[in-house]
Amino acid sequence: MNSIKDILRNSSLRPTKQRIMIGKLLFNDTDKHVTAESLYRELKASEQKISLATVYNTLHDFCEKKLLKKVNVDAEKVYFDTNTNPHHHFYSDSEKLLIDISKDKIKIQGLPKAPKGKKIKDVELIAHLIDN
Amino acid sequence: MNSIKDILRNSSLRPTKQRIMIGKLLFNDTDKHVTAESLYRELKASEQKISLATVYNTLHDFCEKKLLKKVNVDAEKVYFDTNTNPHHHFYSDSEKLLIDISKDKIKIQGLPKAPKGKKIKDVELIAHLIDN
DNA sequence: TCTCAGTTTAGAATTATTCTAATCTATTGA
DNA sequence: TCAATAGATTAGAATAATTCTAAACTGAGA
Repeated sequence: MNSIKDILRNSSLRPTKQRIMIGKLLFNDTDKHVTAESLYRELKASEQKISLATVYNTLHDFCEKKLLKKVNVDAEKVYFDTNTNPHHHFYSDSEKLLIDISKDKIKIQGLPKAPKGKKIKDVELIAHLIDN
Repeated sequence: MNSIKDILRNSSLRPTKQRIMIGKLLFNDTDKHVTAESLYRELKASEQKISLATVYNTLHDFCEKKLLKKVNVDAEKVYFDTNTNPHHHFYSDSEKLLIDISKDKIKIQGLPKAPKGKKIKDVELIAHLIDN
């Protein structure tokens, strides 16, 4: 009845020690935004032994299996979002903080047709915030 | 009558050799999208001596002075866009290519109010393309 | 249970970016 | 005009982010 193991198996990822550690941190909570570095710190804080490279590998594996969604806000950092539904984001640069905006709230009109031979896979909208 | 020098001086940037080299590549053409690396290669190809660090510094200086616009499409690369008008982008992942979409074409409705104490500085929309 | 062909991990390597000491330059005042 | 100086600029060195790859592990089949 370990649901993290089930999640992994359903995505044909072997339920290894490392993936379970990471899965617990990500999927027992809802709508979390992490970076490889932040997750690595969280793991180290709870005395779990894992390498940063494995954290990167695992996050990318999870993305490939659609368990996570990659968000590029800022060059310095890639975020991984446990909310994989299509949605958009606010981003506070000063706090380095992402906030989800549910997609059905937002209507985008007038998007041109994709160039010949291409189609639109996905529209990503980021509203950058400043303090006022 | 060197307009690059004028551009620089108008932005209170000293018209140094390095900035003029870069300015020529960027502003004599229209609507160019470059990365630090691509620009550095272009400079080296034309036998110009400059360091990659200077290219980075200069691109960031130009951004601060609103001569360029930073676009974060992909974690691996930051693009700099000579079109500084508010606008959006198509991005072809396979070709690593940015295409401008003029802002007045697009209407975004339903954007929630910014959280307390913040306001929206800027909305960035990237439509990711795939081959079909 | 044992083998072996993937799969996974994590140290090492690489790549992207930033830092900072040395250099350069514009301005001021003699 | 020229020297001094404060601040701006450059680029080598350092750091940070990410990927690569060889070794370790694991699970399916015999």
